[in-house]
Parts: sequence; structure tokens; C-alpha cells
Amino acid sequence: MATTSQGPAFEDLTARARIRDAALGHFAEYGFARATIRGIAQSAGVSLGLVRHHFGSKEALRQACDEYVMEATRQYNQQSLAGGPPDEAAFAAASRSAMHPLFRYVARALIDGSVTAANMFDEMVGMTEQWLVRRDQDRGEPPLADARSRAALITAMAVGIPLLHEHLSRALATDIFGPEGDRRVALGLLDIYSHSLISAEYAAASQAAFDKPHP
Amino acid sequence: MATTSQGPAFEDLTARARIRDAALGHFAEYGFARATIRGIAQSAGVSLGLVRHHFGSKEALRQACDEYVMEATRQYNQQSLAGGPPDEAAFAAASRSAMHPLFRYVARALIDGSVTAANMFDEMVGMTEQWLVRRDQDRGEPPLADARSRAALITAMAVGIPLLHEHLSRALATDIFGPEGDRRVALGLLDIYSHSLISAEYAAASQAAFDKPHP
DNA sequence: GACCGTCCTATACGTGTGTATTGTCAGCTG
DNA sequence: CAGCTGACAATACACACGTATAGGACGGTC
Repeated sequence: MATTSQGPAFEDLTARARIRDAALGHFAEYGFARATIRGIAQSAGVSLGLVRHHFGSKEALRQACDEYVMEATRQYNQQSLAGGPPDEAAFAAASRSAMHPLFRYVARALIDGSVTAANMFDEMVGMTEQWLVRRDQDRGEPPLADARSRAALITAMAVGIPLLHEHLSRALATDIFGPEGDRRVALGLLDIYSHSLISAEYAAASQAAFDKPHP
Repeated sequence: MATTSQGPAFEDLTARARIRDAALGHFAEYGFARATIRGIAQSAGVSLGLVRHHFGSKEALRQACDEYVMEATRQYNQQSLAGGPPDEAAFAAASRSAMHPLFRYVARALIDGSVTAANMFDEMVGMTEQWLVRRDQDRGEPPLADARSRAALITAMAVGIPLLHEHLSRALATDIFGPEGDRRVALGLLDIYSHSLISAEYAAASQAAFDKPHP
């Protein structure tokens, strides 16, 4: 479970950092419930007691991981979105950032009931909503649903990809976190997002039929 | 955690069925690891030993739930997709079926490593792939990615919705399993699937740039 | 009535896991 | 050197949970 992106990148990190990295990997892979402090300690090459010495409890260790990921995300966003308003490139980049190893942790944390991850989810919904309202200005007819609903759905769907990476990799016969799988996911998302899957006529008709639910 | 759609619908079900329904609810809500046999027994109103008497072990209980859901899905598909080839209505219906309470169990089972759920995932990918190849015949330029990649991505994204129902409901300030939330999800999906989010030009340009990864 | 199988409960056992305690060693400071 | 502090290990404790066992209540069959 490699270390987190750049950084020292060596195993001569401080023990606390090694424990945190190991915890990030275990929580992302096994989930909070199935991950064990002993397993994390073993991956970090330290004793069980040291984990407790540095973080106090399993829940506190989770919070430390949450805050670390949140801080890393903040820095990434500041240096990435600093140049100009959200455009298509920003949207595509945001979708693809779902592949970032740290994001895999956040996706799993959402399932495991992390409040920090929930806040990050809400933030992503807000950003997507802003993007949508700008894009809606170029549309003719009004959307079938408000921007917030669509933003929440798009966000949830994006998170679904790293969440189901195991099954996605199996269906593609390639690890989606590897270079080839990453390429196919990127191109697949580009195609899906750039081409409508159903016709606008059918959607409009479906909307009309939806307000009369019981024929 | 209501009983499964139609059926007897009352609490005068056989104890075995009540245990299974309770297990479906607990597994879907807490996941396999955090769900406890004692909690399931309590929800079903039976003793701990009876669960073991009927199902043998926790893993066997999970398999029984898997097979039950698989059989229910098979019947649903037979009576639903019997009439004609896949069309837009079938696609929309399949997307919306992600809201079905039983599907919530499958979504969670995918995260928890159920082999039965994995098979259902692969089946969904296959059906989506068939749908896509038919639809690709009406497209001008070739897609940016093969149908299987796109099918797997669409499937994973659809599963993401029930998986993140908690956060989705919070973002929408409405329970997405309730009538109002269900409506907003349906309309939101219709709009997303019927309108491209990014321009085809940008997507094509992005594809071209993707083959030269390091500028 | 006697026997038997099924549904069901109560209780006990073993183990994995989070948590707590204690102890050791290195480094620093007076 | 004495004394203290923090990093770290080893061990023990408490508890929840899956599993196993023993037994009772009820209905059917001979």
C-alpha cells in the first residue's frame, strides 16, 4: 500500500507517519470495522502499543487519517483550482481525481460513517452544483431536476467508481488503479459524459408520465 | 426495515423468513462485518440459537440472503424484460431499479465481498454492454472507449447511488427512498442521462492529449 | 401411550479485538 | 550523575461476537 503520493516516499518516515499511512491503506481496503489495530501496526512495522501511544484509540486514529486526507485535499484544490473559474477541464479533472489513492480512502470512509468524509462529500456536491448552474445557462429548455439533485447524483456516481474498483477491475480484466485501467476509465468517463445515453425526447416524455404515477 | 416488496407483508411470516428479512436489513444497513447475529435475531423476534438452527452460520445466512435476492431479481427480470429488446425505457427502468430496497442489499454486498453479488454485477455489466452496442450503431464517430469499459463504469456509477443513499439523502434534504426523494432521483437521472455534461469537442481533444501523457 | 422430528430457548465456550497497564531504553537537562 | 520525558514493546484485561451444546415444547405417527 505505497506511501501517499509525493512526500518522503521512503520507509524512513517517522513511526507516526508510517502508522497513519498503514491505517489509510487498511481502512481503505478492509473498511473501518474489519481493519484491526494489530494489522495496522504490523504493516507499519511497529508494536500494538505504539499505535495507542500515538493516537490513543482506533476512532482517534481514524480521525487523524480523516484530517490528514482533508488537509492534503485542501492543498491539492488550492494549487489546482486557483487558476480560473470551473470549466470542462476542471470537471473532467475532478471526475478523474476519483482515482487518486487518497480518494479511495474517502470513498470507503463515506460508507463507514466518517463525519469528515461526509463533509467532503457535501463540499463536492456544492462544487458540482456551481459547475452545473453555470452550464445550465447555455441550455435551452430548463433541466428536469434542480441543480442540487443532479449535483448530488453526479457526485455519488463518481464516488461509486473507486468504491467498486474491485468489480470494475474484474469487468475490465485490468486493475483500474494501474496505467492501462486508468486510461480506459478516463476515456470511458469522457465518452459517457460527452454523449447522452438516452434521448431528450424520451426523458421529457418520461418526466410527463412521472407526474401521473398511477395510470 | 419493512418486508420485501409484496409478499405476505405481515409479521405472521414463518420465523425463517423473518430472520432472513431481518438479516437483509441489517446486512444492507450495517454491512456484513458490523451486523451481528444477535441483532438480527432481536429484530426478527427470535432467539440467537434459532438463527443458527435455520441457517447454520453467519456466512451461510449471508448466502441464503444472496440466493433469495438473486431469485427475486431473476423473477423480476423475467417478467419485466420479457417484452422486447432493450430500449430507452428498459435502460431507465434498470437505472431506477437501483432504488429498489433489495438492490440496496446487493450494493452493500458488493462492498462486503459477496461472490453472488459480484456475479450479479457482472450480469448487469453484460446487459448494459448489450444496450450500449445497440445504441452505438446510431452514433456517428466511434466511441472513445470500448462498450465494456463504458458498461462497467455506468454500472458502478448506478450502484454508487444506493451505496451513498445516506449522503445523497442529506444533500437533498429528503430521504431518497421516500416518494419525494425517489422522484427527484428519477428526474435527476433522466436529465443527466439525456444531456451530455461536457462537449464532444473537449472530450475528443482530451482523448488526443491523453495519448501523450507527459507534455 | 411411546417414539421421533422440528422449532425454539437458554447457556456456555473460545477467540479475536479494542483498551489499559507496566516496563525498558535513549536522549536531554539540571 | 541524577532526574525527567517521550518513544516503544510486552503483557494482561474486558468484552463482544460467532459458535457449540443441552434441553424443552409441540405435533405427528405407530
